[in-house]
Amino acid sequence: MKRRLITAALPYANGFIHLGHCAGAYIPADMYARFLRLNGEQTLFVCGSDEYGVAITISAEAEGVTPRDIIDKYHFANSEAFARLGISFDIYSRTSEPEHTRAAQEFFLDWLRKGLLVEREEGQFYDEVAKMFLPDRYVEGVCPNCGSDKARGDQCENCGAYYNQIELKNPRSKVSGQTPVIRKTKHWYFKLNEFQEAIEVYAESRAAYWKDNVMQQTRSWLKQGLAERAASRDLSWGVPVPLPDADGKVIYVWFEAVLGYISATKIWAQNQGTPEAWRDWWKKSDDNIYTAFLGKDNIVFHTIIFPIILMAADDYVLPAYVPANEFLNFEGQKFSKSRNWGVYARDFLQDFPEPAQIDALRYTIAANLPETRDSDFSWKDFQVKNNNELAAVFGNFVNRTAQFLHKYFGGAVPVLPERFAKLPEAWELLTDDLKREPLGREESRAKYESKHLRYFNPDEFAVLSALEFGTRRIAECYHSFRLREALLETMNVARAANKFFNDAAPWKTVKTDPDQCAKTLYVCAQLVRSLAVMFAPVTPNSSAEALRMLNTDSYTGEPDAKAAGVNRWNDVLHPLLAQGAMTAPPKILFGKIEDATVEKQLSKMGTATAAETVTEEELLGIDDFRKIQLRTAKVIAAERVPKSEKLLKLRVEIAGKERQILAGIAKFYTPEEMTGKTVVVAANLKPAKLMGLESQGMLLAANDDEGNLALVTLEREMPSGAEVR
RNA sequence: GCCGAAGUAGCUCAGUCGGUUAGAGCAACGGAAUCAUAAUCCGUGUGUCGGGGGUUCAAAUCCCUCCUUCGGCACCA
Repeated sequence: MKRRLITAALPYANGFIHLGHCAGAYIPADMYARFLRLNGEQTLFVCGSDEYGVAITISAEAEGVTPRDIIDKYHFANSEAFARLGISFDIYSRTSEPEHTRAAQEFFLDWLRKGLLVEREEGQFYDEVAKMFLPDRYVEGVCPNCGSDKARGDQCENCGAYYNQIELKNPRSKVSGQTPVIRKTKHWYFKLNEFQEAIEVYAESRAAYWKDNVMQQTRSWLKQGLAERAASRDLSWGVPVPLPDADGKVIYVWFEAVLGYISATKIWAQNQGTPEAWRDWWKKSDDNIYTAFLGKDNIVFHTIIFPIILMAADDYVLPAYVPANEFLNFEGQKFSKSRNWGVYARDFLQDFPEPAQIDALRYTIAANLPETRDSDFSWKDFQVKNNNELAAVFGNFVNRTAQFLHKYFGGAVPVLPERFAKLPEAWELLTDDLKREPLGREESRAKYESKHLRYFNPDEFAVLSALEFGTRRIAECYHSFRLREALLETMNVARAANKFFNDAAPWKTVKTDPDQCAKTLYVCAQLVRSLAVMFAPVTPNSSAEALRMLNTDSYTGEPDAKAAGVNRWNDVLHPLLAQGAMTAPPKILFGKIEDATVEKQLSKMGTATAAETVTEEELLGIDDFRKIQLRTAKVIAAERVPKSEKLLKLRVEIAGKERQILAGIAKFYTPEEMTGKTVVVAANLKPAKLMGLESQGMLLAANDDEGNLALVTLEREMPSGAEVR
């Protein structure tokens, strides 16, 4: 039996996950995992937090806490969010686990033994006070290129030049403020280049299965050629390099984080009481199929770097499928942390805690998966999808069937009357016949129609063939990672079920032909069960609810060893509910989402309170404030700066003296309307160069979140050069 | 301004290795029905496939050009 290993990109434990992450990797991976488990396939779905790296130490310092505090905060928050979203990991681990350290170190030593690492010494800035080597973002100094004193690390903010850290003039450590010294430091470089050809062969062998965007990014990297890459860093926060002379050195995240998939699997195996079982999943075998879900920012790590690591280690499985998604936008705009544009999972869960609401989110995201290009999440769409699709089509069919059963059949699955007693057998025969027909050719149904009309009327025949063809089509979509289409096809089966209910009109036959009515509802009850299972990968909570209403097996694809081998997906085709079985009183599966709810969420978008980011220690004393000379200035001439979108070059007069100021206001003010205006400028700033022109001051204007801008002007006329305070 | 992506029905999107009357869901409109959360089912699209030009027997699909939008960069002292 095949073993299907699934990983979803490890989220970085330096922030909360948002719906973009969910759409990129976790929801599609979860749908796929649940689908496979419903099929009875052996499936292992692995993920965890990525918890090392410079960014985390920077956050820790900024907040005055330890890195451990940071990763605990985000690991537990994200882990809980995933659980509540119903992401059915077999294990959600973390890279700070000792087992991960062991695993990563083993790999490192193995590379060393195999001669894949080269040791090399180079100079780097060292802070003698803080006693640490300085990563690029911890040093600043004078740019060797343009002389700006705001240059940092390996790049100048002013002129954009890239250079080696040690070329920086007058370097200053951002940790201690002291001047760092240059010290030799040793690192291990991984010879990625030795795998150039092997990766090319591997990638091309997968060309038929990987999406265009995945292949193209991979090829473009390979085209540039793989080079040696440092596999270690001078850092305190990471997996230590396991060598005697390697104090203060950690394995670089490129070569460490992805191993989290493997260490997580090892921990899972230990928890199962079968510590060696991880090999069943990771060792190369014809039965092992590995699929890696991720966002487009992560492609080459999973098609080049990780495969190299796996190849280097011998007999590991390589990713067979890499379904990479594009990005999810929010209300038409890109996610932005600083602008608070986007929806965090935890915020959603706080406002929409109901299981059915979580299902509605999963459904909305699944229906809009950025499979081929960036797509959009909007609250209005969330409402529309919930109200007009989930509630109106799927929910409604479940409800009308349940209501009918309770109104006319005492809440039981109808017992088939004498004349339809053979229905279950006829159902099996019909399903068998339809199975032989290729998909996509509706006319092929016709040849069986007359044969089965002895047992089924045309409406019944139609709905059962919609079920059979739909189930196959959906399975095919899942297997080829067209999840959005899978969902659409699933909803189409629910539509066919509603159509059947309408066409069969049991509310009429209940009076005119009770036998026929019983038969109709018998079919409907079976369809409710089928639909609940078919929707389970997307709406597990509501599916379980519907199955519980039918007092039947409510499994919806969670990890469960006992589930392997039981093909519930296939069972969707069979009438498994027993005649006369009692059902629970109907419950509404999906409530409506009101306009007011949508408006409330919309109004929350983008309302980052700037005040929040001003912390105590940033408060200025009055003396500091006085250092800035604000003066009124009269604009005597203005013109656009050529080739610049935003800059206006202004000639201003301050108390009789002229100077030139560049201002980024061209999108909002024309040179003509600027001329003659009295504005407020910061008059004692160091001159700066913008687009090659000198700016001797800064003009004051108000900015809003959207980037709109309004000049600060005077309420009454004042001479130029007047002090503003 | 540079780089990248994209512009297909009112909306969200599919189709784009050239080939019959360009598709789906939602919305809208008309009808049927009333078991059901006014939920369902049926029917209805003269869409310049962003504009223009070219290649071709044939272009939404290839080439050129222009326009617009969205990212990234530059820039916003």
